[in-house]
Amino acid sequence: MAPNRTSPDLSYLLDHTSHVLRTRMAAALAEIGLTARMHCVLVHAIEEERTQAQLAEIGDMDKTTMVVTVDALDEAGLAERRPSSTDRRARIIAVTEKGVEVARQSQEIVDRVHAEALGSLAVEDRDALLSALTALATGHLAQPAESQARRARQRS
Amino acid sequence: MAPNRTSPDLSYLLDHTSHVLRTRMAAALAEIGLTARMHCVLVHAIEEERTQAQLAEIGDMDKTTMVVTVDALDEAGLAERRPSSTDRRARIIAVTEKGVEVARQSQEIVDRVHAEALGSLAVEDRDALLSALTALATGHLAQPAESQARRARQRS
DNA sequence: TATTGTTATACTCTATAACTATA
DNA sequence: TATAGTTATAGAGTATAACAATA
Repeated sequence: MAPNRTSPDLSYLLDHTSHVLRTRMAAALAEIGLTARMHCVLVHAIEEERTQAQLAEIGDMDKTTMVVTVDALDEAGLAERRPSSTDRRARIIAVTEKGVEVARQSQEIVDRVHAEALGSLAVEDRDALLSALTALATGHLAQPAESQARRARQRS
Repeated sequence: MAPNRTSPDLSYLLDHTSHVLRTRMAAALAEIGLTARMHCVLVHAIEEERTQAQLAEIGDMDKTTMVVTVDALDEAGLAERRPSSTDRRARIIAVTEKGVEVARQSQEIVDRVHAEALGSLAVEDRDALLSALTALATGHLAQPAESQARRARQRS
C-alpha cells in the first residue's frame, strides 16, 4: 500500500523495506544456488542434530514446504536425510562437507546484505532501529493475533 | 526465516514485524468489509479525480489486480466507475457518500492499529524507528534492485 | 491414537496474454 | 503504434488431505 499522510505509515515502511530486503537477499543467495529457506535449514541443521519437524518449527515452515526444501538441499549435495537413532519415523538432516562450506558462504552473504543496509544509516539510527524492531517483534507484534485466516482454516 | 545469532537479524525482524502488522491490519479492516487495497484505493480516489491506472500506480498494483479491487468496491456500493471526460478509454473512480464514510472509518482503523503498535514502544524508540525506516525506505532500500524475478519474467 | 514424513491436490494470489476501445 | 481497461488463464507459493510407517 502506498503511504498515506494522516499518520506516519508504519505499514508502508515495514512492508516496503522488508520486501526490498527480501528481494535483495534472495538475489544474493541465488548466486550460490540457495534460497533463504535452504540457508536457514543448513545453518540450524549444522548447529546440532535436528529432524525435519524441528527444523520446520525453527524456520516457521509447513512440513510439506520442508520436504521440498530438503529435497533441494539433497539434490544440491548439501545435506542428506539420515534415520534418527531414537525414532524410526524421523529423519535427521545431516549437512555434508560441501553443505558446511556453502553455509559459511551463505552466512557471509546474509551478513553482508544486512551490513550494507544498516551501513547506509547513521550509527545512532542503526542501533535505534534494531532495538525498536526487537522490542516490537518480542512485544506487541510478537504474534499474528487471532487471524481471520487461521480461523477460516480451522473451520474448514 | 528464524533469527540467527551471527549478526542482528534485520531480515527476520523486518519480515516478522511487517507480517504480523499486516495480519493485524487485515483483520481490523475486515471488520468493516475492507481489504488493505480497498482502503488504499478509496483514500486516494477521494483526494482527487483519479483513473484506475493512476490508482494502480499509487498503490503499486497490477492493473488486473486493480480491476478486482474496484469490482469489490463497486459491489459494496463504495465507489463507481465513471467515464473520464477527457479520455474515453479511462475510468474515473468516484467514491460514493457511503464510500467516503467507510474510508473515514477505515482510516481511523489504520491509524489505531499503527498507534497501538507504536504506543508499545518507548517514545524515543518510536521516533527513532520511524526515522530509521524512512531513511532506509527512501535510501538504500528504496528499490528492489535488479531482481532475479523481474528478469525471469522479462525473459519468459 | 498420535506423530513423522511423503505425495497428491487444492487454493490463493498475482502476473501474463490476448482482446476491445480508444488515443 | 501505444494505452486503459477487461477477461481468461497460467504460474508461484503454500496449505490441506490422505497415506504409510512408527510411536
